[in-house]
Amino acid sequence: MNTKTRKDQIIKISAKLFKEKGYSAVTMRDIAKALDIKAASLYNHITSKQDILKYVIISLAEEFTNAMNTIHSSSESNIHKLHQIIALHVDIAHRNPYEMASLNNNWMHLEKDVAYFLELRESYENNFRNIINHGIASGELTNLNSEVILFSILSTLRNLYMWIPKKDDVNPTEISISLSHILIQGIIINNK
Amino acid sequence: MNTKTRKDQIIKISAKLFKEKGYSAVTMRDIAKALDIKAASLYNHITSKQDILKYVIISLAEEFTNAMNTIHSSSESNIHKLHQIIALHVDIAHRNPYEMASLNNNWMHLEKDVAYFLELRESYENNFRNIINHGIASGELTNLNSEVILFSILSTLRNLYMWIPKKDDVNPTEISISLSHILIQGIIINNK
DNA sequence: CAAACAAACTAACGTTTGTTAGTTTTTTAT
DNA sequence: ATAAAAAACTAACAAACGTTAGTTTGTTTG
Repeated sequence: MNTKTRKDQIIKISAKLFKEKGYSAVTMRDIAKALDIKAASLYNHITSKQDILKYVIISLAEEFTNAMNTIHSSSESNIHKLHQIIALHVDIAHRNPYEMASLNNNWMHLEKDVAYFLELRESYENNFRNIINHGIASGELTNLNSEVILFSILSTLRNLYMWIPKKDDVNPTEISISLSHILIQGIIINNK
Repeated sequence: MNTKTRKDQIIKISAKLFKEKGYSAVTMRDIAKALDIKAASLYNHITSKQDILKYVIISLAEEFTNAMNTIHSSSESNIHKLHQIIALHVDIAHRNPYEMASLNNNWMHLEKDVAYFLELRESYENNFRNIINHGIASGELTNLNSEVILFSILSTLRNLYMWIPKKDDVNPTEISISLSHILIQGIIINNK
């Protein structure tokens, strides 16, 4: 089968609506109407509204955490790891702009699964912090407040989804290069 | 009177709840319970739920736009203007962390007032863009994609509210200096 | 062709929602 | 002290919510 399942369609269109209005403001009837069916019909494919949110968020969060583990445990330089993290974010945001909105703004409505989500996020952030701290210790990065550096880069990367889909001629590789310049050049000790 | 009016209390506690769960997920009964009164009593002070959101968001948005106009029309260098913008964001986020969340994430629920909000935001962004473009033209800033520079700095500044309230010993001036280093040093042409 | 399955439907449910009306209590001002 | 104003209350509303039950329609498979 080359066509998507109905369940996939529901998750995809829901993510789009969640981005526009937020999880709580989107009703099951909104989702159904976007698919030109009745709300009750949705329940042949998913078990609840929260179930949809779970499908939107969790797999993405796992992708981030797994990729970060791989990057963190590699033997590259810390600067190179930062480049890889930026490329990772650009790639995922480019492929999943709608889902990224829920990952950022609607995770608190996961209820039962919020603890697992926070575990994933904490693991991700700890690895990120670790790379920055090692970069400072090794002299690759300037000795500025590492928490501010982490926050600054992470803020930019987490907001990529708001910006990437605007230009449809967007080239992820180009963006990744520009962003790396802007985000990293500023924290590399300049030896010119 | 040195104590706040009931209306101010409602707006303040609402902003706090809006930050935690989002505008749509917060009910009038939630707001009332946080003030230890009944939901109907709220209507002695405000005219609707949307009215509360309006009070939370619009005055802040106007403060940003007005301050940006002042900065933009000054005769300082473009680099200095960027420093001022960063200090502005740190100051406002430090004083209004809860309100900033609604400004970023709940503005689409302003309904009738959303057009006015978008006008304010567009004015703000255009001035910001202008400063960056002039900075590039005058040789103060590196000739990287100005949209990516704008997006990157703005993302960090807009997310300050998520991070500033965590440390209560926070010194706005120190944060402003650290941030300026990280955000600007990277886009200043380095003449060392 | 018929049985089995998938996916839509109608109708309705019990809650929760924002809000209004009317009343009582509390505070303020004369 | 009393009148006026402010701010709380109870009770209820119509609409919208997520979800369930039972049924019908359309497709796939032996």
